[in-house]
Amino acid sequence: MDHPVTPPRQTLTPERWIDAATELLVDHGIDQVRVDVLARMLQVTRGSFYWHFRDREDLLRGVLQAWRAHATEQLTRRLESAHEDPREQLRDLLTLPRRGRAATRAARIELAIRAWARRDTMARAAVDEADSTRIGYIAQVFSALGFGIAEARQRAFMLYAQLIAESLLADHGSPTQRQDRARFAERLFQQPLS
Amino acid sequence: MDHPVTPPRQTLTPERWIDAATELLVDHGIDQVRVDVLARMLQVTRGSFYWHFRDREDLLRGVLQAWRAHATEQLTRRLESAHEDPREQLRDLLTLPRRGRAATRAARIELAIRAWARRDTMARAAVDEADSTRIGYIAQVFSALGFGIAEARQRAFMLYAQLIAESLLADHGSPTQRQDRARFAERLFQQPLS
DNA sequence: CAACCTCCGTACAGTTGTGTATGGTGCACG
DNA sequence: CGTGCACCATACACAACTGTACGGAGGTTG
Repeated sequence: MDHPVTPPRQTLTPERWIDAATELLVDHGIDQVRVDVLARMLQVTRGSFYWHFRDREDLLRGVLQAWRAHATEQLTRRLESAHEDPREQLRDLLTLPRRGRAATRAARIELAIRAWARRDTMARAAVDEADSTRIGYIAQVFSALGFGIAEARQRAFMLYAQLIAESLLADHGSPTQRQDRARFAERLFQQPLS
Repeated sequence: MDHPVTPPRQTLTPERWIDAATELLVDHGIDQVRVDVLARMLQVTRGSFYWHFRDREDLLRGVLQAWRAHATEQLTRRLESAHEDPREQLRDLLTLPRRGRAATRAARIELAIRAWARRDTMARAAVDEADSTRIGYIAQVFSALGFGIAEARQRAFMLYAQLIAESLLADHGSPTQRQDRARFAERLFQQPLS
């Protein structure tokens, strides 16, 4: 019973709604993610929406779920290349905010979800989970650099904080300044305490 | 039919409205700062609001203005004690997130405004100004510690990023862990590069 | 004490958003 | 070829929020 592959079929999918909702979330915040606005964006009426989703909150769950899937996928991809030189992985992490439009967009999505998480339990749970697993990964890198487990976690938190803040204070400084900052941070984070 | 109401009938001030609006902003985001909700909070009707303010945006300007005043006041207070030992000032900065409820509340307000600033020009201007002046101040501290002007600014940005992220990732780790992080950061930020 | 002025209540009009009920259209399938 | 289902349009009821017009109580002042 193979389904018709829905070729150039113009019918919408839940993913289309979720993508549009994510775009609205990034640009105008979670409160502006509204059904009628999305319908106008997708050139349909709200009747379509209430066929694909039970209600507005159902859509928001989908947005969060899509982000979680994307975030964990990014992390597992990173874990698979854990055989590399830890120094290389550090540099890789710190240049991450400046790697193409995809990374920039992902950062903006994450900021919007983080703002959302400040007053939504569901969103906060997702963000907390992502934070923990990522910091755990970064701590592994510092462990591979020879730091003890406690210090590795402290450095990991600081590096992660640096990444978050770098995207939050996005338009701060010229590109060369930001690159200098990354290089400086790379050296400082590897620096042992005297 | 005289109503025996009119309890402690105290006339409201714009500041009362602004405080209530700030509270709403922190807990539910800028879009939920609405006139009728505020009126219910203050036990009056919206007729009072439209006497004190021209419209809703007028109130939001007031919220932002109040925050700017508070932020610059905090900074100037800090600048007045610039004669202290720079090491002491560093420690002072890093323990700032854990100094009482007032600091915590200020941090939450700032996060809410920062989320607001992502889609409001007026708010963004205020946040950018605060960021610049604060980073400038922190850079002065690192200069006093003997670092060159370029490196002082880089370290200042990193320290500031640390402060921002610490409040953003607020509930991360136990109090003792957070204190350890602060102590660790204090040493690392003073550490010269080999 | 009466004529204010300040501050708030009341009433109205208009807009915008949600969710539901129901009808309509194209494409699969027997 | 028409029957059924997936997908969307239309229409309605309802709630929430904004801003304006105006009226009223209370304290203040000449």
